[in-house]
Amino acid sequence: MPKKCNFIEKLRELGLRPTKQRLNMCEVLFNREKTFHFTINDLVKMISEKMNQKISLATVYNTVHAFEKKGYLKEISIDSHKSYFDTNTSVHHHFFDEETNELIDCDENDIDPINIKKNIAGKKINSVEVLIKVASDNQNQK
Amino acid sequence: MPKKCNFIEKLRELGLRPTKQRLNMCEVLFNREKTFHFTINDLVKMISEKMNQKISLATVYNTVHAFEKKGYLKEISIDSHKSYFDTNTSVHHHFFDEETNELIDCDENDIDPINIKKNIAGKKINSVEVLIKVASDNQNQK
DNA sequence: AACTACATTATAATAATTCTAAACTATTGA
DNA sequence: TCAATAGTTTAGAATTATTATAATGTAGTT
Repeated sequence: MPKKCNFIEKLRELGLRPTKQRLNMCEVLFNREKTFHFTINDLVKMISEKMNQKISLATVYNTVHAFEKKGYLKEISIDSHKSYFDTNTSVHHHFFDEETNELIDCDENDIDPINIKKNIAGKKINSVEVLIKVASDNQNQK
Repeated sequence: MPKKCNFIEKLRELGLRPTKQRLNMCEVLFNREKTFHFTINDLVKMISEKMNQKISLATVYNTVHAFEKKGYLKEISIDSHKSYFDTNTSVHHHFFDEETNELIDCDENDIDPINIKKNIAGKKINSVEVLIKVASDNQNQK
């Protein structure tokens, strides 16, 4: 979703009614310069603490999944216990810092295009995603 | 773990006692030609149905995690609801069929080496994994 | 054989997510 | 403007996946 846009219009385009709760979520998620990575819990906390608005956990689940289905959020799964959502829905890759649990976007220049040489008969490729796990390089400490 | 090997020895090398339950799990997991992808539930079913052996769910969780920790199994996370374990612990990539929920190994020749041009200061790369999601190519149906 | 440390088990506890159904609200159209 | 209605929110219950517990069992050692 474009920055500073009219979220009411955007939600209507998605076929979602612009309720107070959804507008609060849009404000937190899409009204920012950079890509944002978050968990459901992060989002509930931000809305209740930073925005000082009451929202039910079920609504956050519902709305995040609605946004995901409509293509405005993408899920990035790290392992069975760590799953993030990403406001950047373009094809892009990630670094994941295993120590800080931080997910970082790769930009286009960080990684050469992925060249897949094999086709699976009768199948088309829906997505190609690279996850680069990193940690402190203690060898290079001075 | 090598095929047809002495699982008793292998388990001892890992510092794990060769119990009946662990040997059954080794038999199912490692005594086969090809890489095997499975969920915890798959494994419980295979042991109880195919091997006709009783095993508790907790033991399967414990042992899978022990094998994973020792580097004999690798977790492959598809999304927050789909997590597989892989008996192929080498660095390799995967196709995932979103219709059949089947995970398929890429072999070395299926994909060109991934070239990462950006370093994150003070961090070293622990792993690089590519996940290629595929589905039926209905455009090409005749 | 007996001791000890590790394993297994059923079950309970916890955590994450989804479901339910009642109350609420945005939209529509008379 | 004001129902009617269809979609939304909510608290709490239900479900699912995973981990913890503590009693019992077993492998390895002496």
